[in-house]
Amino acid sequence: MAYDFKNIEQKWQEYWEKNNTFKTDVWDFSKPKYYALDMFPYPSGQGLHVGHPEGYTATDIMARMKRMQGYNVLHPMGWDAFGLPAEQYAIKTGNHPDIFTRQNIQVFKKQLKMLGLSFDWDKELSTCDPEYYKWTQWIFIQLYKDGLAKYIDMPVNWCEELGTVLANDEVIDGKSERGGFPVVRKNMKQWVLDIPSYAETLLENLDDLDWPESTKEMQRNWIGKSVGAHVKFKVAEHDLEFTVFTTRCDTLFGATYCVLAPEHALVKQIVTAEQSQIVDDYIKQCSSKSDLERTELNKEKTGVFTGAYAINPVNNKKIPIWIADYVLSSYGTGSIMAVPAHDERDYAFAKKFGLDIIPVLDGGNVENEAYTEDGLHINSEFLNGLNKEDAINKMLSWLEDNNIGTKKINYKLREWIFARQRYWGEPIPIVHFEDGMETIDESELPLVLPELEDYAPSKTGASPLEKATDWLKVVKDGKTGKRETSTMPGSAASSWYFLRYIDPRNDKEFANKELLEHWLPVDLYMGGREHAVGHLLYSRFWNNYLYNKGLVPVKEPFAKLRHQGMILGSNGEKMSKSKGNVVNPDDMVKEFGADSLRVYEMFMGPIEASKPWDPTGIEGSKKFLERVWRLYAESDKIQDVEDNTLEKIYNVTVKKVTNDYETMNFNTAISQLMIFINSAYKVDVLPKKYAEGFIQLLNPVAPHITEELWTTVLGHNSTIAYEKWPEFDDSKTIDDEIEIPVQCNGKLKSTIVIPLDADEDTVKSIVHADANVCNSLEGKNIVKEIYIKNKIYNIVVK
RNA sequence: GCAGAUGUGGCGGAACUGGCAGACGCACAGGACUUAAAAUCCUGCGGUUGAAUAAACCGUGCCGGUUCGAUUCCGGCCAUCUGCACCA
Repeated sequence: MAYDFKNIEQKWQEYWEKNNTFKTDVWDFSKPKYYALDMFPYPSGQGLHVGHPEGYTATDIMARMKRMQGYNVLHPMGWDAFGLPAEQYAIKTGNHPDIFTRQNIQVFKKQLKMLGLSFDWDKELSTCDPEYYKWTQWIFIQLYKDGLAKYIDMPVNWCEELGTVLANDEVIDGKSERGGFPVVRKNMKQWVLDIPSYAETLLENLDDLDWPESTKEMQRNWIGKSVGAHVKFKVAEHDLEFTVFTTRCDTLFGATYCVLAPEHALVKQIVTAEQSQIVDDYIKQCSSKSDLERTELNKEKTGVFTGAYAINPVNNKKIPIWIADYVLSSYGTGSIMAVPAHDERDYAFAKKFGLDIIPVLDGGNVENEAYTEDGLHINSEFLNGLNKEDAINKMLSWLEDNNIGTKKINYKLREWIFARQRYWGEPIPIVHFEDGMETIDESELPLVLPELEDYAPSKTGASPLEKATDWLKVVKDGKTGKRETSTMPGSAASSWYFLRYIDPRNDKEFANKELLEHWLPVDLYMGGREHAVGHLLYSRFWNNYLYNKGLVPVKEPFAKLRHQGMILGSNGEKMSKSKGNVVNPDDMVKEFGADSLRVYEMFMGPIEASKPWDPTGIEGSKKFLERVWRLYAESDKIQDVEDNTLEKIYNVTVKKVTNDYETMNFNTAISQLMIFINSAYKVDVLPKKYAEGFIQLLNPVAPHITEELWTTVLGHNSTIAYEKWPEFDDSKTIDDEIEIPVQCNGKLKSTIVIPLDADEDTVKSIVHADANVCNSLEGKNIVKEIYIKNKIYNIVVK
């Protein structure tokens, strides 16, 4: 009876579905809980790629092992279903994005089921379902009422081709993340969420999370905290002043000019008549530059003199005020004091325009370059001779005493632009009346997305929803209002879906509080690195907000996070259609079976590493499963007898595989499973208790073949999924005698067999009786002998 | 430029807390089985010298250090990948 993976896999997938094997009773608090979560996919028209099964198999292994270890496991899956591609497809074909999305979901779901993933499909959710986005809108209303959702006039990333604004993390090198279209800056009335007010919390909480260090570091950089000071500068011959942000207020004596961002409000008031034309031209030139051009041109600094002067508050010197686009209006105060002696950017600018350079730190030579290292202060009156830290403190108190400045913390993290001028997203539950705006009443939720004939965005920035005339108009208390026509960004729904899985059909609240108490936080969250700062920061923000409101029991939603590495083409390059190196998981399942695909993807290497696809590798994994099959189904080695031949290797295998699964080292776990099978092939008898234990260990990786062998060959009458996880006896994992290496001067000369935990004298006598050792010692003087218990014996000779 | 990560056979990778480098798999080679091939089972497989299953030397990106002993720790380089990028 050969290994017929097609029938076996189909049979067990039907069994699991029919018997609700993986359905989780979330109200069963009698067992400890384990919440294993995958980042839900965007159901694109392309279907799954081979990267999906990698992460999904990893969480599935954890979920399956934890079930056998007696945990109540929540392992859900759903759909991140709103988004641009569905809408663009709709525009192109004239189909409704909803229909397109539903079709894609069916394809995805079928593909996932073919992989044998143990999801509880009763918990399935789709973010474009009104029953779901009702609560996305509800959370938005809370954010609005708490002043965290705001409608403000601000410069935004405008993408004309897509007809919408984009968040900062959706813009890559001045182009849109989706489509690669140019993005320009433009002032618009915008919905934003005040994520900067959570900057400090989001930063502090990072320390305690079991997340990859690189991801935490990326979030820290994105939040971009910097501690410095605000310093006020008076404008000479005007009754005006402006504030700069600096991290080095101690270098104030070296400030020889100031720079305002071209957009700075003060520019028009201080510019002199003779500089007026040139300043106007420069501002115009800057505003027409796209982000891309600004990035490309960032090496050569540009700027113009306003004709006005500021007063340096420490020495009352007049210093010129320039405008330049190397100063960003969006960061700090949009104006700086320039210390060219000790800042490379200011130095380059000062050299180009012939501005003064005054060193205030000892060391370096400002004739050649800016000196950015530390040094004792010079040319700085009351700071002279001080180091950096002391000088900053002294200057800060001086500034505060004289009411000129104050300590200030700045963050790079900016407001989360929370509206898209697009159709396929959650309508924002706001109505604009002549005398102001209001949220809709919570009883009216969900505010359902209206049907439209034409979804196309407009180049002017008007949302497609402007065309839904009946839907737009709202009459309340005799007032006529108009609905907000922007929709929410894709990252809205994904910022809280992990909460909804816990209680997905609740129509009274977004999730039952008692259930949230029990199930949070997520114990393992698996997903791609590309979400390191977008989704993973936004969802932390929402969760922290809900926590502060007492609606969620934990500050941080994801206790442990891991990223699956990228699977590259067999040539080591990124998979892409144009390179013709794309591997389709469906084809792999058809040809080799889901179990082989799972085993191979877990065996390729560490889960977090990116690694190339080896077409012969999956064949090897299939051969391994066939080898297991032959041993169990086609040999008579399995016998219900006592036999200790495999005792040690079995106990070692249970120990190593259990530990490796726990630490997610799946590649080495599988290699140990292979070692066990190789050993079993070499003996005459495989005792049934070991045969059963091995099948359980293999089950999380290869669920179908193991279910089949468990029932047919091993004679059980129901699923293996909840059988108690095998145990090992640690004392059986080591022999009474062990082999250790003997070295001379660190070079291996021999190996000897010694009794476990033997004392040094015993070992020494064994070493000196060894022929190889004696040969090596011939004619040499022993300087020293070192024995590390049960590890190694080293002889130092001359 | 800044930050993080990585660098080990022909290839993917392994090595606990400083203790036999190369587990396991792929590829390759040889043998058994077969009329034959495939499949399967068994064996070998870092490099150089060597008839060798003797023996010696070299070997974890490069240079140096600490140590009886370094893939592992320290210092300095190089290369690749990822993210951020005029953030004052």
